[in-house]
Amino acid sequence: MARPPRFDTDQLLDAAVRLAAAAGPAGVTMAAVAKEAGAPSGSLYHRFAGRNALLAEVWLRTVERFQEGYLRALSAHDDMRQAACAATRHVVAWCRAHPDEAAVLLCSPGDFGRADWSDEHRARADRGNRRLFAALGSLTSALGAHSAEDVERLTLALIDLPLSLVRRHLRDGGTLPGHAENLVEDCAAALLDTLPGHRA
Amino acid sequence: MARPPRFDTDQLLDAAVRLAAAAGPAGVTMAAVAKEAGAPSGSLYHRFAGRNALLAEVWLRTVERFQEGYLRALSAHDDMRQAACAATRHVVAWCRAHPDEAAVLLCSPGDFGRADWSDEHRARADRGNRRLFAALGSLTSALGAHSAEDVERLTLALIDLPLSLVRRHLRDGGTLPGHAENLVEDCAAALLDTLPGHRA
DNA sequence: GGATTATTAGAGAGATCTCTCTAAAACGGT
DNA sequence: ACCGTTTTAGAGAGATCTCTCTAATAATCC
Repeated sequence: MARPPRFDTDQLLDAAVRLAAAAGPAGVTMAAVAKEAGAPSGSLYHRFAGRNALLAEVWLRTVERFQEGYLRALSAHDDMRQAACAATRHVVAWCRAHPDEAAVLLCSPGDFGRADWSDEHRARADRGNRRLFAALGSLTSALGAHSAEDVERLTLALIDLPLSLVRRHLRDGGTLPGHAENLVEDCAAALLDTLPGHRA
Repeated sequence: MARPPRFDTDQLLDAAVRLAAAAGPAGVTMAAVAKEAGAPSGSLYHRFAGRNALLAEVWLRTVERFQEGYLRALSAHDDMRQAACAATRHVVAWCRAHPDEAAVLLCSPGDFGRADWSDEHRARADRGNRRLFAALGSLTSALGAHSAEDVERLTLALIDLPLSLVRRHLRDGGTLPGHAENLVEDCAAALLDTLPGHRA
């Protein structure tokens, strides 16, 4: 029917992710992505409505890939305590396996121009967040806690804490030490014990 | 002896911090800072060697202001456990009091172009970090822990964890809830108990 | 093989940014 | 009143970036 693409969407997004990891979101210019992918700028604008759309896709593809595995890890165990530990380990393991995408994940949507996104992109981001917080909310209940502050504690333990560790190590181009998974699991477990319905 | 300045260094840095908080480090262009401060670009280049130097000063002034209060809080108590709690509370309280500077603090030096800084600026950053880690290291010893992983746990509890909470709330323009200090103190205390020489 | 269609290819307009450079202005000291 | 110094003031060169637009290209379908 038509000429086959030489540069598909994922290929271009991969180039953008590499640039974001190397130079931050600001380094993701259309010119730089085209050069990194070896594609002409026309191909970029053929796939993406503009730089805002490209940045949104970079962010959303990364977050969705991360969340997919995260939610799977979270629901892989019947015991809630085990599920929580698996989730924290997943954060570290995923970042270790995908360092460039991890660098994106450590940013905020604002860094990728969220204010200038289309409604569709914003809705996609909201949908992912809702799915994640729904899972965390039900886990909170399963652990016997119910208040909004309890959800906050769980978010801190199962997402923010592991991401903090990753941030400290990947920043300035380092790599994650082998004990990172054990460390975050241990710390997360300690934080879970601060929830009202905890069992020592 | 000479014409008095209409725009001093702090005034220009304040404008840059406002821009960084509103649009991220990428929004801190020389043109934008000049406009925000109401100064001509010549005045900016009179004070700073270039954009890299300005970004370095924005980052360093912010981090040094933060660390000053942090170290004071850390050494204000004889009981190490109390000192640790005061430090975590300080992180949240300082960010609440200085939301624009907090937005800077939540970035990394890399976001402010660390790779392009002068040796002096890099040395200043290293000095601050050394001072902070020296304090954390001695606190680790005082708590009866000694390994590098123990320092890592303490860093996680006393710096990364409170900053994570701040990041989650200040991101997308929110404000810090009143219970934030209590929450981080409580969580940090739980993490301190995971150190080898802990007392329940 | 010719028509159709998605894609590549890149030139170029217009905007913005960094940084330099020159001239004027405002003060203190003598 | 004049001089030396610091600072303001902003014009402008050169680079870079976003985005548009046109033409060429390579596949499929009939």
